Amino acid sequence: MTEIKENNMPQAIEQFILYWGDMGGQWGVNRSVAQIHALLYLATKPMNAEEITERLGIARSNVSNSLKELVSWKLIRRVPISGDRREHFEAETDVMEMAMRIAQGRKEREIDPAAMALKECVAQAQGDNKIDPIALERLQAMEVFVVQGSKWYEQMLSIPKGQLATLMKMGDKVIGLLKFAGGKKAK
Amino acid sequence: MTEIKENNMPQAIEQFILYWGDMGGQWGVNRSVAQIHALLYLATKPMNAEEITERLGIARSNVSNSLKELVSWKLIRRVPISGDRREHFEAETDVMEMAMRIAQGRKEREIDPAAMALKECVAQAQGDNKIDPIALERLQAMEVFVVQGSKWYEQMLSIPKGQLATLMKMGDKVIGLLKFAGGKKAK
DNA sequence: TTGTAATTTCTGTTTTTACAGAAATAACGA
DNA sequence: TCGTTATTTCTGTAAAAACAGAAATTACAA
Repeated sequence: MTEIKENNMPQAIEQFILYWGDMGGQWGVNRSVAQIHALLYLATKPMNAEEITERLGIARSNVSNSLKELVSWKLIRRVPISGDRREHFEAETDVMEMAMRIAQGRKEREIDPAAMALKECVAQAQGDNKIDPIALERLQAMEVFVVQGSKWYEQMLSIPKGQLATLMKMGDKVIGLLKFAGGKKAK
Repeated sequence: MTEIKENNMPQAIEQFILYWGDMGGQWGVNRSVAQIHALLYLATKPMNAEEITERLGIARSNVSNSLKELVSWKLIRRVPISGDRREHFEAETDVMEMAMRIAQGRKEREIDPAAMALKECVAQAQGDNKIDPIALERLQAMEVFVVQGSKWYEQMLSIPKGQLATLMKMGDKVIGLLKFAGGKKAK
């Protein structure tokens, strides 16, 4: 973990930024991006790029690129400050909303292209009489699963935040309820 | 003993391995790991490390480490071949099972440590009277969400495969059924 | 316009990660 | 035991990603 420039921020915030930055690496984004996100998430007012640069001690250019990426994920947004021509940014602070945006981003970046590539593979495999039937079967199974998973994901993301939260709180209890509600509707 | 392995693998399989390997990078694993997984997923019989090395043209040591990682994800397993003292490997071929294993692995590697770190941050923040109440609130909101998300994830993974598949097929229709079954819940 | 502040893009450096090949270790048969 | 083969660990190198600082561009005020 890299250190952060001298400052008088509370330790907990410092920790959070460092940790979140580190965590970012595990997920798809780099440290700078994640640190800036953490900083803005806890900030009580919008910040401009210069402030972020100083606060985190990273290069201005780096901040610029990272902000662009965060905006593309819709995790932060530009907010105009009257009388100040510099661009200011603030983070989405609703965690559920945040999670959904991340999920949406990952779907687009990971799942969708996977589904497309698989489709091509299967198409090619089907026109190849040299291919082992078992391998073909597996390719198809994978494709079906990814396509279906993609649809499910999309549906989940279309559910209003509040209902999704309810659904999550219910956890595995949905199963029981579905049995009750759906009853005889097997298949 | 060095006849050149005729590499007239069907194009589709070749593609799949290359693509899957590439995709692995987006997810948490490197190319070699993902390629080996793809190869074993389509293989009709268990393979040993040497075969994999030749087939993919990567270093033996690399194969060894990658296999270890795949085993740790439980995406492949060692299978003894009688009369052959070399270790052979085969992949889990049930895609749903595979997805659940990956989900489980990611939870352990990403979500759980995040929850723990957040807990520390919040604890520290609570004992700091210098901290902005809004920032504290956000830290707490994040922690609650992550902990809850973690529980939900765990519950989902405890659901039998078949039921989970049903649940996925239902998609957002669960919402409607839940309203019917459980009545509405006023916030 | 022209000057200045803000931002982005470009280029080279540093850091990190993936990987190959060698060396070491372990497993097993004789 | 020893010799052979399979496997892992170690070490250096290559490739990729993150990043800083400079240069270029853009936006705007006067």
